[in-house]
Amino acid sequence: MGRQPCCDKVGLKKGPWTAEEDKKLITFILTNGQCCWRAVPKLAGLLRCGKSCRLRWTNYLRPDLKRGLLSDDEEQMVIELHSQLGNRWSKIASHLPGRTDNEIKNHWNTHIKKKLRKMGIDPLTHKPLHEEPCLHSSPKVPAERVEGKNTTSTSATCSLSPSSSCSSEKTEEIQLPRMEWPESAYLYGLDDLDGWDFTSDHLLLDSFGQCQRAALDQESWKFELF
DNA sequence: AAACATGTCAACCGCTCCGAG
DNA sequence: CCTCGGAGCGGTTGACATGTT
Repeated sequence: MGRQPCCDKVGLKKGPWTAEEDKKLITFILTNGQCCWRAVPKLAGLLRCGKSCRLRWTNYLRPDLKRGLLSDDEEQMVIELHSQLGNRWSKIASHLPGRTDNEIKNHWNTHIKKKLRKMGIDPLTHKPLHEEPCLHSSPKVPAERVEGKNTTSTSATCSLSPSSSCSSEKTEEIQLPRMEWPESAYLYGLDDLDGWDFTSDHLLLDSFGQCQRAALDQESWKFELF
């Protein structure tokens, strides 16, 4: 029967978002919260499809996003998580507050892959690229080791740190810091927006312990709205 | 300075997942 | 159960930026 497209594309705008569109979307979401994405463009007065709006919001406009390159720690965590989860970018992103799946995916493809290859590590398997006997070999990540099934497993991880380029230590379970997504108001429907104080640091810093000032400065126009 | 190559990343496409009926 | 439709995810594209010749 064929699925209907997420939206009828007739008359819908594509391509880069303008500042005006961003403003409309931010204003709408901050006023009404994230409801049915399909309805958002219409209600917000945007000639975009709902998917596009959701993507723009989650990947770029959300106030809690960090911008800029991933830190070494974040990169390390991405590698470890990738060795466990594979290309499950959204799962990986959920361990890195302020980072989006898209951002991590891009960073993986453009930076980390190269680094690992340079180090002779296959970014897909996290095993050495060549067959030379290597202390750093890691057991292949079983396909079924996806979320909920990765509780106990042996796993070796490769590190980008200079001292330990590749660790083959058997680990009972990779111990990652419990870093859940912050319980930001927007995740719960922005019902209480009036109470938000976007101009102060407390929201961002309290939630994540991460400094968001750079982002605020970079895109100050965005936050003038708040 | 111009032309070309390479890198980066925002955004799109199409698929799967999942909840409602 | 099954079907339908919306949301979300991952792969890919393409425009722009930056580096190299």
